[in-house]
Amino acid sequence: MARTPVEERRRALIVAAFRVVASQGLSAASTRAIVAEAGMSLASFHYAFESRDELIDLLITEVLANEEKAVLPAVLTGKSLVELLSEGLKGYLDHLRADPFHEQAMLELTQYALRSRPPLARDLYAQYTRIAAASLELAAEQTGHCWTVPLPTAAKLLVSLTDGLTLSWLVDRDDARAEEIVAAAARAVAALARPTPGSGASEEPS
Amino acid sequence: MARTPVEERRRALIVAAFRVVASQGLSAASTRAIVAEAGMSLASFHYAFESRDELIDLLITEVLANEEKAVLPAVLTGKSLVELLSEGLKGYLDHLRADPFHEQAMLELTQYALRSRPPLARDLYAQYTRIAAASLELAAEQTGHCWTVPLPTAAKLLVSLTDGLTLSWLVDRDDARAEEIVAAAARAVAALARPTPGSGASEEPS
DNA sequence: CGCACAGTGGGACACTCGTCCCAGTTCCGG
DNA sequence: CCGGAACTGGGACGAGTGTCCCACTGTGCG
Repeated sequence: MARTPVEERRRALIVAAFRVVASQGLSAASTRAIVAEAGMSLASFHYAFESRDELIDLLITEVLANEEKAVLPAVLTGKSLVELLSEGLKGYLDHLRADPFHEQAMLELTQYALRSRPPLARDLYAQYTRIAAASLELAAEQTGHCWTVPLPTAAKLLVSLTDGLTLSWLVDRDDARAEEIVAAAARAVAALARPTPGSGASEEPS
Repeated sequence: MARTPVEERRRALIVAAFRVVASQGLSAASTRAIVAEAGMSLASFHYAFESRDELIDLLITEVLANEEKAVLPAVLTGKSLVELLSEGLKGYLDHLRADPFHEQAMLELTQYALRSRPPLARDLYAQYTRIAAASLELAAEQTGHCWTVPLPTAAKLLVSLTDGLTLSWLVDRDDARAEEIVAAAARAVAALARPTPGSGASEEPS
């Protein structure tokens, strides 16, 4: 019978829901499909949650909060800006390839939020932008560069780029092509920075 | 009673279906919602189509084919590469702002196709890439540049960028910010080209 | 003028959905 | 040991879904 406290059950249901969304899509994430994935009965669902909507909301916020760690690369010193950017994007690509359905589910949840919980979607993107900004600032600092566009702008550009890259890879799953795009993207973004004068950092080879 | 031939009815149902998807999302595009939007009865639906799935499939292919014209900018001579790219992206942004739900619907259909009709999604993106490649090639030619990465790579990068831009604008609908991103993106992409030696084109001001 | 047939309307089917209820079971404090 | 509360299982309800069927109406051809 497996008696478990409500809070634990809520968590189990949320992760089960995410698994269903990832493997079959949001529209297939019915209460019955979720409890089946979690191995419990329908009554437990409405004992733990008021409604399916509440679960979905929590699923989005939860997943949103856990996304933070994903992209930040292990920054190494002694690399050029292009290399740093390239490796950061490459890291994200690896993360995407390791669990494509995870990112696909994120996209699906974002789109759902876009329609029915716009503030949630905004929060999600604000968070992405914050991470991107931090990464960009760090990378520039490490290599003695400064950005020639406002940091938030560059950050949003980077977020857009990763989003687009995600969609692109999900569509044709061409790893080689994806790495070429990443390399090009890194060079393109790096072009928005210039060496800080007098910082002693090496210039970009032209 | 309004008797209309099947083919016309099919077309009417497809555009009605797209309107429903755009305004309420794919999951709300039930047979009943679609026929209501088209102002006909349920029986007419299954007289014109075998099933809802057939309609959705046709909706995707149809909409896919009509997307071609959207982005190609009215290329003007006597502009720099950055300006050309910037105006092209700006044109897309205007198109997006003019009818946000159209692009949101496209995204939703893409994601649906990604899950249940992968080849369709691939076709769609191949088409996007073709358009992007043509635009990039034209722009470089007009301004006496050549790309330092393979054209298909640059094209896919551009597609990724517009996709990401779309999502980004849909999420926070900040026009000013979007234009800044577009400007930055144009500069970044332009950095992937260099002036063709001996073509007499003006160099980029550094 | 009739008649076959393309096209139409409304109702019906089987199914899935979210939600709820209620009779049970297990646990914990007294 | 026992009573109440936390938790569970299964079945039920009404609404919405895709699909189908059948009686009906026009239209065009013989």
